[in-house]
Amino acid sequence: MLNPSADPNLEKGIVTQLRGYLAQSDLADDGRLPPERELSAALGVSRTELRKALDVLEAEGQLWRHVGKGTFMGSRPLDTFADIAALARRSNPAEVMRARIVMEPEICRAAAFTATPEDIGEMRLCLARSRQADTWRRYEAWDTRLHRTIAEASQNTLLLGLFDTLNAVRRAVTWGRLRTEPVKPLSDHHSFAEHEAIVDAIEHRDIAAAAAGMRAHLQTVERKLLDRQ
Amino acid sequence: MLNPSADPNLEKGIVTQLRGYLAQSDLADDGRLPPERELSAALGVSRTELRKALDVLEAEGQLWRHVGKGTFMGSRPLDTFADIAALARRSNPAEVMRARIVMEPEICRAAAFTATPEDIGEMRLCLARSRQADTWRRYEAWDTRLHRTIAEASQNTLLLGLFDTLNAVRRAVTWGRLRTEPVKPLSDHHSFAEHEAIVDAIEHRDIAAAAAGMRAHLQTVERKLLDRQ
DNA sequence: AATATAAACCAAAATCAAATTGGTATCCAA
DNA sequence: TTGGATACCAATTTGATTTTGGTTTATATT
Repeated sequence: MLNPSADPNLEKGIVTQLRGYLAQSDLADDGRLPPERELSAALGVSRTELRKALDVLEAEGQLWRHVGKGTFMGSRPLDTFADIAALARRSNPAEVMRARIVMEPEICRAAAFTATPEDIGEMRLCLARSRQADTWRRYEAWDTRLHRTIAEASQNTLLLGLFDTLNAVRRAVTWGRLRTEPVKPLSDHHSFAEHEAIVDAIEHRDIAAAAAGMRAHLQTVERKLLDRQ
Repeated sequence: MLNPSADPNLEKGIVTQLRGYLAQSDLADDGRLPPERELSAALGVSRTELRKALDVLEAEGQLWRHVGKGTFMGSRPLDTFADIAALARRSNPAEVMRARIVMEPEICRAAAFTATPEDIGEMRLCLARSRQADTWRRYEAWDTRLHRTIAEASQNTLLLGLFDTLNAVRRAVTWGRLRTEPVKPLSDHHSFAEHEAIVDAIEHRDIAAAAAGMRAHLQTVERKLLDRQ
């Protein structure tokens, strides 16, 4: 065995060797490279030395590692969770309403395409229950469920996820507002007719009317919100 | 055994029996009740009959069920899909494009209202840089930044948060796709003209054109995506 | 004929043990 | 002192197994 200590740049040599390997080997789609134990054997170096070289490349930001997962080329993916509390802290009811008016009519438009008879049946159930509700709390529960059923009916899990996020923020932002409302349920609440028009439009596959109905409904809600303050 | 058929309301009787059981038995914190097989044995009825009773209570919205999970009292929880990784796992590129087409044109419409001259300046910078990009990777970075600048210009932190969530899912879902594309940057890429039309519309406060431009742009992207596969 | 029951099967989801993997400590040799 | 081999750790993935609501089928029962 040649004397390795004769080369003061041995470590740098391994880094270079590793760079070469990474350049020519075609990695998996996710940019994952072989586990350290395999890679060290393949490169003919000890795992300790390989790790030193990996440390260099990681410091350069060319790869990232995680226990149990592996070592990957590229930059570490974003912290994967939208912090609802943080969002709610920076937002406010006006933004929530604007966001709803942006998203929900379009989601409703999609739902008019894709809703199944079962979806529509559940919407009708929500309509009926919300009419029977004897407290604001129950009414709001059925109202929320109706809107979510429409989002579900879009059959787009991503849109549904975004809708849920928006909803979670809405609840966090609105929490503790306007508890002083009259405890009375309602009889001719504007939402009843509006909700029904929306579900009717979805049932008749009237795409434009579904979107327009939801937009009109949310704009009414927004106006009422502003009026009462 | 007494003659059960003497009671024409047997089914209703089981519902009542079930209500009684649920009222007195203290369920777990999560409101979960025993599996159907156990519960039917405990109540001394067949699983079929128990399920009929459960159907009634579910239709009333008093409980919800899910295969593999169980049956729970109360209303179905919103699966707060804030987890981007989970979202990406259930979604796919088609959904991502549909979600973008739902959200971004409306965000763009809002931005045309609220964008500041600084915002527009940054958009123009992104346009120029994306034209200069000499790799796909760099181009995509500037493209992404342009779209995000538009979202920022909406001056709605909640919409921006939702946009970021959508974007994170997009990257997670799209990761590792089409690495095999020609390494060439681009010369007359369709996006250049489309991007410029959008920024022009925003600058001229042409709300409708801004939304329409973004929608047309994303529809082109979607079509190209489908073409190449 | 109509209905209830039991059993079997299915797919979604949870559960649990085993294997992987990056990170770290220890011991030994040069 | 340095590097290499080994063992061990905790986070994570993987895969088989179990559990669960949903569905079908065959068999009584009335």
